[in-house]
Amino acid sequence: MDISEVAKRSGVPASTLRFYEEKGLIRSVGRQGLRRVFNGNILDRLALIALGRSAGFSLDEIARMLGSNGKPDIDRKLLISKADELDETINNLRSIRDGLRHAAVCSAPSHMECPKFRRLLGLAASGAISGDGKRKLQKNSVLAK
Amino acid sequence: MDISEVAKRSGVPASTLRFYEEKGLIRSVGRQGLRRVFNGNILDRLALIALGRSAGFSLDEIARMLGSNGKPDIDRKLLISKADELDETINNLRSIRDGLRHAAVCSAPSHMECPKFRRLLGLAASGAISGDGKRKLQKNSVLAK
DNA sequence: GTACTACTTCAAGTTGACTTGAGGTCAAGA
DNA sequence: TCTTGACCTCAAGTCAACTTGAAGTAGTAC
Repeated sequence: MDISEVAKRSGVPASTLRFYEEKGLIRSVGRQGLRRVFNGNILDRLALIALGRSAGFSLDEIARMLGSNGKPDIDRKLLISKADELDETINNLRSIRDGLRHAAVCSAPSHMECPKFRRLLGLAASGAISGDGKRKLQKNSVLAK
Repeated sequence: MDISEVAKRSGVPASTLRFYEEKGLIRSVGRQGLRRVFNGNILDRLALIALGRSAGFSLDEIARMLGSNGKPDIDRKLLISKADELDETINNLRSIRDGLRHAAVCSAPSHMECPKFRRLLGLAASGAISGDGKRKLQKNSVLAK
């Protein structure tokens, strides 16, 4: 497969494929002239990368997990701790979601007067104290359900 | 309150407060000499901003919602649609979490041979097709539970 | 009156994950 | 043979949300 075939089949732009190769996330099996040649494995590999990204791993983390060898050799402990992190994230998001939903229907004259909303605010404020710790996550990823 | 007082009480660095002011997210009530003076409301406002960030709103979106007036005038429809988005995100994260957890205990010789893991991969791959749509979310925000 | 400290402005730098652009190469079709 | 189009490399640009640094000022302590 050439790069555009991989791009078409995976949905990952060619520029991103080159970028991933440069980062060591993927490898081409060789060249035909200038052109990269990939084999079918690349699609699994890309799926694995997409999965990792969805789970909140950085590209560097993913590169470490997938290793330079062909097959992924994923550390099970790491998986579990990531799953635990996801649990925490999910809980955060659920309370925020509930707060939003409540705020949307709350009859208090202004959100600021609603006790539930103020409680949520208090939580958010205390959350703000913990400095860093931002993660990207994919929206609209077809993973839902 | 001066800026360092606000910083201490809110946990938001002074540089960030200046940045937020420049962006129109917050306002100081005046100056003493050069120095900004804030009143107590600022803490609510910052909590609101933190909440918005946790929910996945961008600073621009938050600025629009909070408006230039003092009190937040939040569009209830927008809240609901954000809550719906959060539901989707939560579902995504749950399936990923379950997949990770399964992969961690799965007895298949390699994850690549495990049907459940491969199914998850397939989902991730199809998710990768939807181009953009990344969001930051706060980790370790005290919001959990 | 001078030193110190905490503030000020403004511009530029940082991070992660890419994308874009300029300029070059190569195989195939007219 | 010449042109076209798809690929190539490498450097630079983009975006959001900040942070950092340099250079200046104002109020307080001695």
